[in-house]
Amino acid sequence: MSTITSNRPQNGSLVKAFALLEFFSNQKKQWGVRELSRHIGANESTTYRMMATLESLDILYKNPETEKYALGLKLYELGNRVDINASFIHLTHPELERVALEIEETVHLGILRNNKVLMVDKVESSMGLRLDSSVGQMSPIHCTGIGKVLVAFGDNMITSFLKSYDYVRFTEKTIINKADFDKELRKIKKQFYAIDDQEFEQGLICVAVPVFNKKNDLVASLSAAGPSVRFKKDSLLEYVSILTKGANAIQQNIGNYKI
Amino acid sequence: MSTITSNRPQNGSLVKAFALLEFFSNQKKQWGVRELSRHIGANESTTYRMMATLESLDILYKNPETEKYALGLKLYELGNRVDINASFIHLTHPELERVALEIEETVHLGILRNNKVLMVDKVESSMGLRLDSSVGQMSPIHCTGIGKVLVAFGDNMITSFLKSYDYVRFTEKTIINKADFDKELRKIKKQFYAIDDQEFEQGLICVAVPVFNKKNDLVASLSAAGPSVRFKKDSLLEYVSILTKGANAIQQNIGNYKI
DNA sequence: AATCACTGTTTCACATAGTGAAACACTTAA
DNA sequence: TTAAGTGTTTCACTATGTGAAACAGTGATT
Repeated sequence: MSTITSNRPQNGSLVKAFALLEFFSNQKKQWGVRELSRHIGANESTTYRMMATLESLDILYKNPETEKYALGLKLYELGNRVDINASFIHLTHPELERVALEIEETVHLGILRNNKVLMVDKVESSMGLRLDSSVGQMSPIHCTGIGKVLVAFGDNMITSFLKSYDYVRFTEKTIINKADFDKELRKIKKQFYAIDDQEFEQGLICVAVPVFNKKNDLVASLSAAGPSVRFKKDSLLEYVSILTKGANAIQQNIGNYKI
Repeated sequence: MSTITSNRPQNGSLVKAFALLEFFSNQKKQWGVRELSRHIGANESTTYRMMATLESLDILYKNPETEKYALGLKLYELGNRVDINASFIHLTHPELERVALEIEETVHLGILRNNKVLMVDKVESSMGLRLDSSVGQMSPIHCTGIGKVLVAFGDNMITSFLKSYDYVRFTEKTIINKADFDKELRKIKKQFYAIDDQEFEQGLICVAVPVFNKKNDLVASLSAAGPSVRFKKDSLLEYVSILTKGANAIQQNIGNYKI
């Protein structure tokens, strides 16, 4: 019933197959052939043939006991080989440029990966005194603006991942225990931005806001960072509003992607 | 040229499309339509239509500058929603059962996830004095048999992930610096198994061996763990040979999966 | 035992949907 | 200008996927 507004050639079977896979991805339960064909409003024998094919490719997994289907390992394998930066950055980069132009500080986009913050994109400040951080770098969670935002607005599970020995002291200001960190997270959730005031590196301040997709899943965090000599209390809130504007623009560009 | 030996109904376009995606996943470079169609020996206009469809679904990503294709974000999204345990464990579990029966200790299967060891399956020892660990639990890398095996036989990159503050001391025997750990890894690579002799928990010994897939990618580590009072020097080597036999059997079952 | 309400699977006549050689419209380099 | 490379579109053809219906099981309920 849904119409794709596009003049490009379309391979119908492929569209159907991926619609089926996406249906599976939005469901935690395992489905049988008939049951599923009714739910997605497709012919049962077509659905059966599609699923049989996908199963033989290990894209779908057929539970040997229940004979019901779930997403298969091959899909996991393929998904793991996607170079996220290749496809994600071009959706976000222009907005980073815009924000950097307005704030005149180095702007970062970071995500959570391997229990660390992974910087996926940045735009350097044009000013002389620059922060040298590079894309692909892993940073700790508990003492960076991006890290704190990602934990504050992410799944609750993530907090429990942080063990006591993860709270490494980097500077005098680093938060080094769960109680203080939880308090900080509550504050961040209220004010909708996080500040790292020299908690990771002396003389380095950073403001970060959450970036959501259109489904309101947290996907990344956008931050501006610079030397403490330039960051003043009153400009901070201005930065937050610019970053938030940028995060909203990114939200429009990335659609429903969940990184 | 490859023939699928199966009597189940097959949807040809689907098979072709996933062959194309798999081709992409084995290549780091980005491909153009014609270039690619030649490489996979398919008709160019068919390939074009397929890629156009996959791109509109965001399964493929078209680099706006070069107009070449790579795997897209939607595939990443789908891959992330696969419940690995559902499809992986049933391939490995029977072998764990077999090994546990022979060794009479708790047997674990673990993978690397979020810079920690994630236990994906276990079979409990039938003996009275048991080790209570559960599937889904995250354990540190540097002081567990499974962790050490996974790092020793995995990508070199992984070693560099471990920062100085990751070497947390758990017992007197825990290895707490990179130099000693690197030495340990070299030893493990030579002997093809790792021992954790009370490095994580006092009184707990564990032997682990690598599990490879048919392509010889490291996919997991198989271990037997028990109280130090039961683990003796001469039985250790016997355990190693039983575990290795088990790992080989798993290798046959899991085919080319790369977890 | 017999009916019912479900499954997954197979069949087969039919026409739709995917195919591929060739032409087209570009860009870049010689 | 020519040549060699792109990506894209066209269109006649038939192979390919379709779907209603039948088949073959299973497990409850009567």
